[in-house]
Amino acid sequence: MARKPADQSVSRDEILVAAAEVLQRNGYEAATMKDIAAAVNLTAASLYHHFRNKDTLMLAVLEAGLSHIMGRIEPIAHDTKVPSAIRLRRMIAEHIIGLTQNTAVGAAMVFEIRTLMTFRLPVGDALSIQEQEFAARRDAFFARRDEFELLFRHVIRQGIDSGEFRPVDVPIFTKTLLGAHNWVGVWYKPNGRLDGAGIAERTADYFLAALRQNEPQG
Amino acid sequence: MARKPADQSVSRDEILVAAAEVLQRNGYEAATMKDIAAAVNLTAASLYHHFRNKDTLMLAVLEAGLSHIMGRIEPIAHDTKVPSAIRLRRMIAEHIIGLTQNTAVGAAMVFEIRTLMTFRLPVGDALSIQEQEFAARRDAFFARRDEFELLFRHVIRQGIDSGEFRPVDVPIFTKTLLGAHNWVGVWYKPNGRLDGAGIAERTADYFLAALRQNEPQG
DNA sequence: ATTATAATCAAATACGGGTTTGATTGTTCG
DNA sequence: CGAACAATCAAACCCGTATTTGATTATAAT
Repeated sequence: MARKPADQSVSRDEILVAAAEVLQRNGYEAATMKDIAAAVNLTAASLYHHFRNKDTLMLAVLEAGLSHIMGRIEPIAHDTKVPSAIRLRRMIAEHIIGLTQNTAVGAAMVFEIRTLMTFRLPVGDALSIQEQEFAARRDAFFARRDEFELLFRHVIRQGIDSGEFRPVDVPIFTKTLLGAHNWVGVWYKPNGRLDGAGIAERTADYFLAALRQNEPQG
Repeated sequence: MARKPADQSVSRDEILVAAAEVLQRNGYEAATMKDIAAAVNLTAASLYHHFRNKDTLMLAVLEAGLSHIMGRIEPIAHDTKVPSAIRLRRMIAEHIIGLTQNTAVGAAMVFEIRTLMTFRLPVGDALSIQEQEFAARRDAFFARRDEFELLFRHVIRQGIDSGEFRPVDVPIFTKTLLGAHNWVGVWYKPNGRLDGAGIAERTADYFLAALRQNEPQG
């Protein structure tokens, strides 16, 4: 039925990896299908065999990136036998190290999100089937992104309830935390003073300090 | 020599404001000169009377935004009679409130920065005069942006030196702080549960808690 | 008034890039 | 083998958009 990937043929995943890199370098609009295709030794036309269009391709990049990081953080978040402080520290480390290891996806998650957010679906006219599918996938992506945020919220909430953490405004604290993380994906450069682990360690230190109960002073 | 702005004529500043809004809605590449022009009841061609080209226009938007926020934060940072903790709290508030008051510029400062960063100046060929000017302005913008970050670094450094704050990795702490701020410009929506002041208050609370000296416990 | 220039627009230009089409080649399965 | 389909490309299509050009009008300075 289907042919097995031969020497010359390029897998969907390879395209996604290459596309993420091109997106990081250029941004969505500036990244041409030709650029992305060239990164895997294809022509632009060939990409349309794998993806319906450019939008779908970018969405697939974001989906893959989110799935990957979710897969790594979800187990940590759900390991409720571990104290919240330790879980949170591990989640922070995993997230930041993940972002620094794959800066392409890290930057895409920050910058290209807006391309999705501001997506101009034709208003007034009825949506074509393709457009409906795309809108649904986009919505699903954002839902999954909310779930990701909830992982952090829950751990913080649990820490507060258990008395490990002082009470904070959980939504705001979480957005503060994730904003700091995302920004790492923007400024991080390999060969800097610190590697991902070093940045993660310090970041976790600061946020856990912010959550620490105020011991009676004296 | 020059005519006074008449009823019909549009000022450079009005264009910048409108452009910021269009940029926020659509992003740099998706925002057309026609869109921006329409926002001030002009044609695309007329914009070229005010700005050399699209790149220059966007850079001017960012410059104006950065100048505005710098102007508000610099005096606070330099008021060294005030304790570092209070100064930092005020700077955080000013920054976040500023971002929430002008979400257009706030989002542009996050998203369009990359457009500048990844700017493809023709390599190999000699740069034209225009390109040289643009490159210089872009560099100046980033330098000014570094200065902005330094305002925060210095206050934190001073707080550590004076013993108000515990020792932290100042560059990382600052990037963490500013990342959280920038992210506010992305997720903030008017009519949410909290206004800018509420978000600012909580954010400052968390970061100052992270800087608090650990009192001997017990 | 006359001149210079600020501010504007309509129309033309130039060109890049997303997408489609149609053909070709190989592979797998029955 | 032969049918079906996966994977690819060259070439064409189409359209949008940044930018230029040339003309027009209003204002300010002399």
